[in-house]
Amino acid sequence: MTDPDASAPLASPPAPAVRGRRPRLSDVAARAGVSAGLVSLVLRHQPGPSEQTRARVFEAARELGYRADRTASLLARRRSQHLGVVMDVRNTFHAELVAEMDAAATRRGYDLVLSTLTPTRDERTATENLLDFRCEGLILIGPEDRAGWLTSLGQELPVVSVGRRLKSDSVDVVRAADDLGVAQAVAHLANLGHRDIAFVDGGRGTIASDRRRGYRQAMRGHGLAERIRVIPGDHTEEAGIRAAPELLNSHATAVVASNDRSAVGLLDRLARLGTEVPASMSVVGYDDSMLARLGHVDLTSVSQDAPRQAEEAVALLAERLDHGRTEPREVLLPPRLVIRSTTAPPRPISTTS
Amino acid sequence: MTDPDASAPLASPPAPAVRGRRPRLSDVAARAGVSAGLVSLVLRHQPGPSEQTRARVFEAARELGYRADRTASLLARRRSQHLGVVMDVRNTFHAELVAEMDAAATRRGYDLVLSTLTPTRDERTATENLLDFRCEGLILIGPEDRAGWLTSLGQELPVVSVGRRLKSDSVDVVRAADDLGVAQAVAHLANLGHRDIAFVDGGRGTIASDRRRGYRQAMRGHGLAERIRVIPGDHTEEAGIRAAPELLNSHATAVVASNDRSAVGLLDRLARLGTEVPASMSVVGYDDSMLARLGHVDLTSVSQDAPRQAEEAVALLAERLDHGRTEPREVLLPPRLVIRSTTAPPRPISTTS
DNA sequence: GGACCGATTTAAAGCGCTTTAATAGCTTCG
DNA sequence: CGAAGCTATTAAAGCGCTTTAAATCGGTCC
Repeated sequence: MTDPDASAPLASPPAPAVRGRRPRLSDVAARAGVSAGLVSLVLRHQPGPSEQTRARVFEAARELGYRADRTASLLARRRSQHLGVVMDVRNTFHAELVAEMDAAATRRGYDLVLSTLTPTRDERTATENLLDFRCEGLILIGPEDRAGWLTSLGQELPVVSVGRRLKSDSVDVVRAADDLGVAQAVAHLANLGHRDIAFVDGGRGTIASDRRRGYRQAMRGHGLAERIRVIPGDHTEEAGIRAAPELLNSHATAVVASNDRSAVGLLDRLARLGTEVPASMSVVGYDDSMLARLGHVDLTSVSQDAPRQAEEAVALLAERLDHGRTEPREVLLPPRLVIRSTTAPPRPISTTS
Repeated sequence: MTDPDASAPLASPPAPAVRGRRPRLSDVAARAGVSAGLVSLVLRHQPGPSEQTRARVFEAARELGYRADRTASLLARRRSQHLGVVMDVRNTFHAELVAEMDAAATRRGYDLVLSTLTPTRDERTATENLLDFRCEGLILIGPEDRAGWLTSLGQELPVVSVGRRLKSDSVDVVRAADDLGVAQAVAHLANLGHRDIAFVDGGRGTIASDRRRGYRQAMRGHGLAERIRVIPGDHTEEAGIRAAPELLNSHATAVVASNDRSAVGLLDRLARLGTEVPASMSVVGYDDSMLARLGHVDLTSVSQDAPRQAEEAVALLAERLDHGRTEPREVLLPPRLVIRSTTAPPRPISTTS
């Protein structure tokens, strides 16, 4: 009497509706003997429906193996609760950020939609793809945006740039204070007793120049202005390999590399040249990448604190979307030095071996 | 006369409709002076509309900065043209696969929707997320699926497992023939003149045992059955580091490691122990990962051919979706040995140095 | 006994796009 | 000259869900 509907097969309890198409909201409604609107309310845990109705609806939904069609929900709902992320899936640091962002988004009731850069899909295409999905806000990891279109995009919806400085009055930014990070590395080495601390440069580029500047300032801060020594390089292993001989020719007892890859190249060449690390040379990298963490590398490095950057990026979007903030913000995070086994006090005899 | 609609502001040509909500199909239709259906046809390059109409519609769309709402399209269209991919965004091999899949999918007119595994989102949750997006087919990279629910999922829509064997009569599989890969490595070493070729094991697990088996078979195939030597280990750097001493104690002049990480640990320890590679010991890894390709590692390794795997995975889905295949298929790809600088003929004097 | 209320429930109007059946013009043909 | 046959275009019916206004139903109150 309560369920005169005989159309549903008497399948075993948890059996999904195998026959025909996937069940719709109206199927659940029919089965529970209520209207579609009510089912919608119940399944989204909205207030209103009576306790008895809730039970009936849940039961019916379970029996049918009902699963809401997100596409339809999105279309009908005002908000999509989607945040888009543009990333390079092949970049391990991006990957780490995304994993954390996902958690942060979920915590706030948002869902992440990923769009990755590929040889055939540039930043702009990837971004537009996300817009097609009705994302309410966008996070771009290390965006290049030479053309400045990000700014105009920022006027249409909340946009956050992660990891890269950006002059724009509409885009929020989250990044690590690279100069501070290098300063920490220098301070660590200075505290160990090093005075001749060299730097393997990262070439031109926003990030590299921030780090170089950080090195210079830190050295001056420690009264080591005259011992500043910047060895040319870039952000590849090759750079570190090339830098090794020049490094050994200098008086340096310690070195900070502009990134981990360069530091690893350096370590490798030093080993081949018979220089012991950290006994004869302390080495600090930058990025705290997987590379640095590899057991046999175990490189002291500066961490960019991906979890925190991810959290802040999502928080910035949430602020705009949920609390109506409109003026742009920039979040500068302090990097953190992770001390591993490539740094130690200099040899007692300060003359190079 | 052709355009009596004055509602559109006389904005500069490429100016997007900043005022108010984003333009809809009907806005374009009104502006072009045609019906919405026609606009839909034109923008999707469907046959029917006249040349003149096409021009008018494109013009109007451009002026308004129109961008189709994908959500609505999906709902209205029968097919979503979406393929879902479950991956671990932190795994570099997965990343590589995804990048290639994206290209392959695009080529066939499909779009990829990514769902990543995170600490708070397991394989099952990630998969269901994709279903919500109306994906027509699913690709799971290295799925664990202990519970066997993949099989039942495979009965509802096309599913492909990449990289992992799977006994199921509904799920397609793409993977590399690991035993063959190891065989190639052994053959390469044997051709160089090595006879005592050891193997650093990868522990238990489907993949590791395939490789171990491949090693044993290959050695027998080369008449080296008595020289088979499997050194215990797993798929981490640590394993390689631990294996080094035992390796040196054996008569081995060459070694194949079950994966690159283990090979890299091995290389590192060998270097510290003063063993020259490849002069005194040839080393082959497996996976041809970024690690192997790093300039200073330059490890001879077996490539799993990510591009090909990606291509095949997408092709399998396309076969089912576009050509109605229903019986399951398994694609076994031949791995490819990538020779780099860690392998060479053994020392002329065959007695261990 | 009729107006009035609060708690539930329902019918119906979209969300923005696709698709199908039907219409309107024009040519061509018997 | 009317029937046929085209082609270009349109009106309208969804896609599956959300949401709003209206309807229902017991009770209450005076």
